[in-house]
Amino acid sequence: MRLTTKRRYALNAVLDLALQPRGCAVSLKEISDRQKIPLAYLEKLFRKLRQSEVVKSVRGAAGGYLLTKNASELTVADVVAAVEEHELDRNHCSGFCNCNEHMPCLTANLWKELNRTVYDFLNGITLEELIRKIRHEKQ
Amino acid sequence: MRLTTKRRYALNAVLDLALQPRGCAVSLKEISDRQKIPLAYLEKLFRKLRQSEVVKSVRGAAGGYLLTKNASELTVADVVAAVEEHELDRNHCSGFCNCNEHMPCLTANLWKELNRTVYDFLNGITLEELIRKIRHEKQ
DNA sequence: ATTATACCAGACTAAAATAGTCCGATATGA
DNA sequence: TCATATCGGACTATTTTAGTCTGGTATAAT
Repeated sequence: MRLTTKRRYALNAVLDLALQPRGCAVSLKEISDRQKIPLAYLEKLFRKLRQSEVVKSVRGAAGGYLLTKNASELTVADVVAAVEEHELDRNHCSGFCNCNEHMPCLTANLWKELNRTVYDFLNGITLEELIRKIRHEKQ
Repeated sequence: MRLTTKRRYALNAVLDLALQPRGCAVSLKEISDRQKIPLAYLEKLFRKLRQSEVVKSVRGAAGGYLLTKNASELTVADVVAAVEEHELDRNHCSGFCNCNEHMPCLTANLWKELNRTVYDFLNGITLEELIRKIRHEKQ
């Protein structure tokens, strides 16, 4: 799984949000400035993050975004999956896996396991852990 | 990591090769027919597989390809890495990771660990194991 | 020798995924 | 009522992936 700018943006933006004092909504303008992410693109990403209930929004002036849960209850997998265009696991074999009498369909199964491994890895890391790292490194 | 057709083709083709009796070279034409992979594309893939010393070639009529090692000494990671256009781990942070005073560069580090995990997974599976699965499923 | 078969190399094109923009809404605090 | 935000979707640009095309070289068989 590549670290695309989309994933990096999403993670950095959500972490930026998580780093701000809880309770008050953070505007995308702020995040855009701090993280150097194009505002329009950030809006697109946060639409998905909201639909996946990683964040919730406050509309209107002084509006912005808030995490829906504690940083300890959100994982990297939540954030990454939210901004994914296609579902994370689209390696299903539906006639396209070249299975035939000489070669049963096993690459698809292999990748299913691989994706499980990747998911477990990303789901094992909470935003809180990352925040701790950030605070630690800043000293 | 997505299961692209390139990776699936490469794996299926090498497995097809590994399934043929050892010693005699297997032509891409045969593999192309059995696995339903465009011959020209297969040639392109096998060029890389040869450069990475996963296979070796025998030129001329009655020529073809052979595995360089035993199926037990080759892993899925070897095959996948061979056909990769860019190196598997290109998630390095060279000014593009948005690190700043509010956000040290940790997504890149995170992905480095993730890639390690992915590599370990793929490197833990030998072609021999896959072949065993194939033979087992055919019964 | 000649021919058919196969590998070999690189440039080229096509399609798909990613990255990002643009425009015009709607909501709301000041 | 205005400035500041979120919203939604269509649009474009760029990059990656997928695959083709052309022409070459090696070699076993005829």
